Amino acid sequence: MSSLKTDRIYQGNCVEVLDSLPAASVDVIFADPPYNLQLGGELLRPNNSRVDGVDDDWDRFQGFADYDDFTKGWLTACRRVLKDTGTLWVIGSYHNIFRVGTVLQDLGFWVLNDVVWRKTNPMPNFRGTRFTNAHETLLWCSTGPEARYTFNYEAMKALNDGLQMRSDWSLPLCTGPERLKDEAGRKLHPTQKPESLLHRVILASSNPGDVVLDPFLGSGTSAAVAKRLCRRWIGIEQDPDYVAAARARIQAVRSVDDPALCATPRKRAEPRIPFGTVVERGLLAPGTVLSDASGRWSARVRADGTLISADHRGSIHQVGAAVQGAPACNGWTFWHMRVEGDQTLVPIDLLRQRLRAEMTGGGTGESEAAGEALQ
Amino acid sequence: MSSLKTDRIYQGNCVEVLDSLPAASVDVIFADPPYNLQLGGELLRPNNSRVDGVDDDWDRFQGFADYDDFTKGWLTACRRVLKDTGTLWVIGSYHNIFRVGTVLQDLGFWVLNDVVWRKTNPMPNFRGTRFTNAHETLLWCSTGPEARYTFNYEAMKALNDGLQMRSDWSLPLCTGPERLKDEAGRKLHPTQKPESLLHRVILASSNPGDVVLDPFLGSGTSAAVAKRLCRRWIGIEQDPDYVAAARARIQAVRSVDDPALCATPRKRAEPRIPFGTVVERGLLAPGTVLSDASGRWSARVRADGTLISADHRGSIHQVGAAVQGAPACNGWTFWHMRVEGDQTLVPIDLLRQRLRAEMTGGGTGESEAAGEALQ
DNA sequence: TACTGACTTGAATCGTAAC
DNA sequence: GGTTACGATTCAAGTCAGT
Repeated sequence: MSSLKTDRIYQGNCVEVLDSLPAASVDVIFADPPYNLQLGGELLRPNNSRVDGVDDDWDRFQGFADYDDFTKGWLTACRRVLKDTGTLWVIGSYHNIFRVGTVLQDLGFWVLNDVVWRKTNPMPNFRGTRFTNAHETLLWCSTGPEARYTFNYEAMKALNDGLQMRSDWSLPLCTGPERLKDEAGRKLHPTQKPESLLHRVILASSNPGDVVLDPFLGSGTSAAVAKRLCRRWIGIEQDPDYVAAARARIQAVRSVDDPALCATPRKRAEPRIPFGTVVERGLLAPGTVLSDASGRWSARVRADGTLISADHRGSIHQVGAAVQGAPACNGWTFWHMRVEGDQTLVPIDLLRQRLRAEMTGGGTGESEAAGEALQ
Repeated sequence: MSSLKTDRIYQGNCVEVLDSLPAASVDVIFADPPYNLQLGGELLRPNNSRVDGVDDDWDRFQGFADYDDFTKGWLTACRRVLKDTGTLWVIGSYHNIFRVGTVLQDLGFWVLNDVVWRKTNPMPNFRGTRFTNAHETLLWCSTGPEARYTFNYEAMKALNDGLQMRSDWSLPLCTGPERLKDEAGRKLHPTQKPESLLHRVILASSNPGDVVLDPFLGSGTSAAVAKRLCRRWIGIEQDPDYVAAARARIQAVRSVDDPALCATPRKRAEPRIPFGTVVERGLLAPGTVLSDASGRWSARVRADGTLISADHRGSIHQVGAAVQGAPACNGWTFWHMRVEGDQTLVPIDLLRQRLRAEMTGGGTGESEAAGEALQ
């Protein structure tokens, strides 16, 4: 059996590359396969601008049977390289996710959760013909009903401010500076996923040093996040342009300097923001040093949204209380960060306020949000 | 062909009952089928206990294959009784929804949306082994890619405080007084759905007087809500105890006294008014100059109800599109006229509203007043 | 510098009555 | 049944120019 080479992109057909890798050598597979969209003609917005739909060659299939064969092929190859203790994630929409789920189950994979990525800023339905398609679905599977697997329950609970992480995740689309652009300033890849999504996926189901494989690497989001979180990674991608862009992107990523920070603790009226969300959304990098206003105590940020100080570990509130020897502490106002190019310390509550502003800015499109706005 | 009898529960096997009903007679089907592997004896072979199976792979395959057959059976029967313009809803979880979705698509149903029911109060995952399973999935399908169907867009938008209704719905579980109890105070049915969920389903996809059928009626939620919303209804249920409980429950429901309160009028359904009628009726004199809201473009009204601008001639829509160089244009809202004794520009749509108010007799008073103000 | 407003964009299965 | 023409339809974020 050959040894596995990690931290590299293989250019080529994913089944062929997978078949060339040693069996049972990968801990987590994250797959974002073509969705088999079946778009009609062009679609115009009410302002007559054209919607840039996905019409790439890689998303053309003859029909469901063709797509099922394709799915069976790459899932079978994935199963071989996956350790018995490994897990598999697949993301998709209603166009393909039922096909994928059925094939998965037929191949013996065991669904642990279906997770809903609830988009905070989806594209509307311009013609008023259906419900706004505002989510995508991730399937998370083990290799069988009896298989052991990695689930960092405490990390997920901490990331959700002490409440169990649910099967629905509200996260924004990948836009702004995070979105890779080509020389002409157009989006490089039509379906680039947000890093916050992969942050949660990888943190939940792997440990530092584990191997994360992506058979449809695309713009390289999964590998970039895996590298930052001190996991080993393997990407497979057919398109040379995507490979080149992903290589450059991943190259620029710095791993969190201490892997321990990447492994694995409420207010009422206002929407509660877990501190983990601040980290996940990239407003504060794991490893960042926080201190209190006087600079007497300090602690470092971990990827799951907990803090670690010289003697204590836990939520921003727990560590804040512990270092002071106090019974309780509001970590949001106790802990401060240093502003770039400035010596002043500002409370991390500013970051929470920024996220709250986003949430309440225009409503989330659900009546629940409307209810909150009334309070 | 026999005529359809509505507003009643049929006790029996759902496929047999469905096969006894006339074809193409139902507008909406809502189905809450068994969630796989916990089915009655007729679906699992007696010697194939899932837990103690001799061969896991074989057992699992048999389990899914049987479930797929079961699904194919009732969905085929549903397709026959459903009108071509009808739609089908199925609710499920990750245990069965991929099987259902695949069978649906293979039978030619066309998925319009997958809707996520996000539970505001889900049961936690007590063992901390997975994400809290906090949602269920509904599939909404038409009978084919070209089929027309009912979607009350405006009603859904109104229900969501003026924003398009999204594909994720946050609603609480059925608890409290709404939950049916037996004599001993235990819950009568293990999976009773909340009425709020059915309210949204039925309001979205049917009109007063339409026939709503539920092949797995259970505690009768769908029929109860259908009756309240002035729809006709049909329920099919095998278990005599559930039938009795559902009959009593539905009997106690009072329909909304005015069916008009259970429908939101569609803009598309309003009577079409040719622009020529506006001229013909003297609401706008030939030769009148119209302009867009900004005053950038202008055109003159001809006696035949067409417009003529410097370079273009045709309908209000055609000239509006042509002057802008746009692919399409709604002339009613694009073109404006000057109000006498005032410098403000108002859209000519006001004139159409005035004619429509005349046609419907009383009108709302609002549009009539608006029309009078123009004189 | 901060704010405003116009413009752009995102995995999209996106119309239908009348002739 | 095919063709024509009406005329209905968008939310959250990010970017950028102008004040």
